Amino acid sequence: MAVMTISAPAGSRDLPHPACEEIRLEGVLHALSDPMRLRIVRELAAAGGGELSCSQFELPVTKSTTTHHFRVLRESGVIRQIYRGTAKMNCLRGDDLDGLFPGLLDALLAAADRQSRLA
Amino acid sequence: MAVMTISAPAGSRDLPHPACEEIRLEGVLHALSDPMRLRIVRELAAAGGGELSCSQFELPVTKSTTTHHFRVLRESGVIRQIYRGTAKMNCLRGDDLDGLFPGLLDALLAAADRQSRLA
DNA sequence: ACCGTACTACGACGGTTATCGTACAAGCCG
DNA sequence: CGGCTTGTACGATAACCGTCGTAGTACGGT
Repeated sequence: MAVMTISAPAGSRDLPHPACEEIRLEGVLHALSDPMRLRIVRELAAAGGGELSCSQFELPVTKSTTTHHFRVLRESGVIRQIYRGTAKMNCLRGDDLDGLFPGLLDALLAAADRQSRLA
Repeated sequence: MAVMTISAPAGSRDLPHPACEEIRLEGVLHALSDPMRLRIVRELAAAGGGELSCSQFELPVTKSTTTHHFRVLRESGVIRQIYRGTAKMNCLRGDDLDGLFPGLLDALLAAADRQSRLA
């Protein structure tokens, strides 16, 4: 333990996020191709860019699995996560994604909305 | 052998395609999250909706693997495949996808274009 | 009939993934 | 301090996926 990276000061609990230029379209699509993760992203979008803690999502899986999905979303560049006390807050990287792939996130969210409305 | 399904007349070699209402967004995203398949779809789009045979794609994988990827694309509803002689022709289901998820395919193709231009 | 081209089917192999359970750590609050 | 809430780490497991090779089918041309 106690091994820390350069950018992580002593007491911090910062999480690694990919820089914009490291975000790959394939990774984003893979992250969003899982029903549970797509659901998370939709709830996050419905929150209007606000922050939601992991525990506010009522997912039909265990906590370990939830942690896993949030990590996949973060590592693919879809969401940003920061600790706030004991809670871990999540928000969509809407601006970053829109800068990289203009219109894509909106199209994806619209597609997901439409599918959930008609199916 | 010689067992044939109801909808497949004797000499035909029709391939099963999902109906529009069976196409799932998650499936489309999963299909497109593989670099090889994304590449296929981009080439197909570049062909302007025309038909391309499987062998016209110069992919760095074996033929078996190519067959596999085309099947995933067909079964997820992204492409339509028909036999024409010994060749199997492929085309994007652009209209179907646009009817289901308006603007999504364009946004995805634009995103892939942009990524390949900048990376 | 034969051959060549185009594609498929099947089995195998190695890697990844989604899921769980248990045990643990970090922060808040009484 | 001690407990509560929140989330993590790790291992296990079963399923899935991308890839290959070999053997085979379907069609068209000579």
